[in-house]
Amino acid sequence: MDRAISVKLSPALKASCHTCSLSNLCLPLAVEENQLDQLEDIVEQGRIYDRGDHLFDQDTPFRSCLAVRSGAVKTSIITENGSEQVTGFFLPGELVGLDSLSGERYACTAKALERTSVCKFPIEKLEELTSAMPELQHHMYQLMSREIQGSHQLAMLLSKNSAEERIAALLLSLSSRFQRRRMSGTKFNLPMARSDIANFLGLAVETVSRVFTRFQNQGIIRTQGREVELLDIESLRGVMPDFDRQSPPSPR
Amino acid sequence: MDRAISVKLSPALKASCHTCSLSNLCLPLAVEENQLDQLEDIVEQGRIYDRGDHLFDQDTPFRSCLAVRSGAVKTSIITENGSEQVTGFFLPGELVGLDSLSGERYACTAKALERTSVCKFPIEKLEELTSAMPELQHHMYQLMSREIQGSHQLAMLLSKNSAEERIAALLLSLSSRFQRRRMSGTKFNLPMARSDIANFLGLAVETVSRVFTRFQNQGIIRTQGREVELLDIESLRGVMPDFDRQSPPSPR
DNA sequence: CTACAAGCTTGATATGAATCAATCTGGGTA
DNA sequence: TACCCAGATTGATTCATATCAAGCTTGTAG
Repeated sequence: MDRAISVKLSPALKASCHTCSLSNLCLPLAVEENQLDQLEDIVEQGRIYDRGDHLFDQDTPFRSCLAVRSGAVKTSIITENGSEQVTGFFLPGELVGLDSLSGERYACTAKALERTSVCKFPIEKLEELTSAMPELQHHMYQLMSREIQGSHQLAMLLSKNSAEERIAALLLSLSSRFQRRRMSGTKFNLPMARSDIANFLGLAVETVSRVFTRFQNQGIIRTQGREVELLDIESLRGVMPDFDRQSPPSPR
Repeated sequence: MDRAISVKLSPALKASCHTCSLSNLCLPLAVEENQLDQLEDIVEQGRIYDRGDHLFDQDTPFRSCLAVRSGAVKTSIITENGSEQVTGFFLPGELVGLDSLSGERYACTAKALERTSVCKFPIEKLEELTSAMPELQHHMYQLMSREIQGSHQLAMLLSKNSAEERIAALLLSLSSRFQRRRMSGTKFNLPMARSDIANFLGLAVETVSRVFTRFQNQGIIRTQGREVELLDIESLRGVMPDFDRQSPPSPR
């Protein structure tokens, strides 16, 4: 799959965590400068995926966790009868595949929502490295634990909150995650379709659409297709009084 | 908190993983016989909790993960405005607190549903040990990953399935978990109140009650208070066509 | 430039489960 | 023993959101 055409090309395939702009969000976060080489040694530069491409498929052999470098990814589970549940959206610096560490096969399918590049961390090598680097192990525990918390928040959202509250929570989560990535937290493009939002939040597409227009009429947001502007973040927080500012509904 | 009355008593406080009947479900599962001593060295025997006692409270300093020895535990998150979301039920051999590894404080409250005893794994020591024992580290990753998957299954259940389907899924999950513990998978006592079930599954208590009686009228189950007998497991699976036999909605 | 399809919005109606309101039951206790 | 109270059940009504059914927009391939 990777174009390992010649030995000469292979250095280009290696990612440089040293120079990566995401090093304060991604795994390097937990690694000392002088140990960063060890992390670089195990990272594989993944290919570029176009919108709609699958990064990996549910039930195929589990090889690597992926860190999003650029673009955006959605993960979803598909059941026997074909119904889909979107389980998360991932932005640059976030690690995809933590739910698959328990088996031989991927527990979900990961799909690029836009043109996306990734870094791959082969699981055996990653486990070896975390054994050797307690800090990194600790960080992995943290990431996984946060993903559990995120799922619990999502479950809470799904079982206790109205359509408006769920959508407000999602917008706020995206907002803070974009902001942490030094992008605007008030004006951004939704990487996902309305139907993905609906599926993720357990709503019908029509409901999502209606809530968006309702928010727009109330002057809380402005939307134009996938472009969103949060005009009144406080009102948005007001819609969703329970929203824990620290824990977005999907993993960071 | 622990009654460390005299030096003489302290050996009694130490758990013996060697002789524990849950060793094939709990952490010892991942540890070689000859290394079990190292695990025993870090385990603390917890006290006995009565029904309703808190094993730990949300936002208090995070010290240990707890393995249920006997009894049953429910975990829940409580938001500022006081609303509760039950996030899981834990049976003997299951590890409570994995969602709290990411912070200084417990992310949820754990409450004994009946008379319960536990083993405590202090987190610093556990991390040290998993660094030293790749097998154990691997197992921790597995457990956490499964908990993520479980949460995703729960989210799916909440967003896609009807009240009947959710309850069927819970009963089937409990059934298979009891069975793995060598108890009857067809006749057991629900450790939790109807209101806990309702909260966990995002339903009103009344709805839970109604579904139970409907199932009973259909001859699928028989209930008497908290006692449940699954009379027709196949029908129960039929109610819930999507139910993944391998992954119960709450962590194992 | 046009046309088509996919995605999005809007409106009308149906419905599953919440809510409100009693009543019942059983286990613990005075 | 009888009482009490929390938990559980049952019934009547309401409501938020799904579903069904058109239109509308937009990006893109020809």
